[in-house]
Amino acid sequence: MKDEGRTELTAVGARIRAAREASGLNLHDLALLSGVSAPNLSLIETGKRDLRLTSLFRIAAALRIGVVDLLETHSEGGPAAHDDSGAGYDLEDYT
Amino acid sequence: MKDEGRTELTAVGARIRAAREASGLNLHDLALLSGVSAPNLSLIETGKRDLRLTSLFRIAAALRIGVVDLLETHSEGGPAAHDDSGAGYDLEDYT
DNA sequence: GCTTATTTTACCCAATAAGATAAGGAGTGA
DNA sequence: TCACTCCTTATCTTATTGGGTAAAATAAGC
Repeated sequence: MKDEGRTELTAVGARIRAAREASGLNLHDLALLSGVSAPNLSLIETGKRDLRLTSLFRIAAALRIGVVDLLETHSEGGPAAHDDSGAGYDLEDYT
Repeated sequence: MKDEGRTELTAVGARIRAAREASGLNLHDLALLSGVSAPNLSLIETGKRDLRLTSLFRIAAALRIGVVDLLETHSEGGPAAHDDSGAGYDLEDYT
């Protein structure tokens, strides 16, 4: 596993852990519910391992939450500020 | 790849394709921008291949959209109806 | 300190995602 | 038809996820 995307994985893992503990489940329980092994879950929650998208779906389903809740910080505060307004691409540098 | 999660992958792939075409990019362009190879992107967009979470992040970044936009249908219409109100678990069946 | 539960880590191994490359459609336009 | 573009698919190779198990930390309780 390369180092790119490590921060995102750490953030996602932290949210998985938070959701798991909020449900009162230990790694063994979540492993049974999700089909993802406990050692693997440990690595995922600590951001040390990448995971397949279907694994994330299974984990989210086991936690009875949406995948979205594991990927984004619920912006309880400010607005999303998600407006690119047709940024467009400059592929000149690539071709 | 097993068949479980196939529908989710197909849905995600369709959203990737929609976002890519909306940006006027072809597979070659997105491959350059995301670092994910064009054949792989083709398989992903058609829902034939699972993908790593970091790959999804790279694709979303290349498309300049949030991962969330690739995972959920933007509920333009009705309310989210996302209230479990503390469902709780019955692990009796598992232990 | 000791015991127990939980988590982390290490090892091996199977399954598979992912890159490179090439070949085969499918569509468009001259 | 030919040329061009784009997408799909196949094959091969490599890298990594992921399961199983077991052993070592870590935490919590007594």
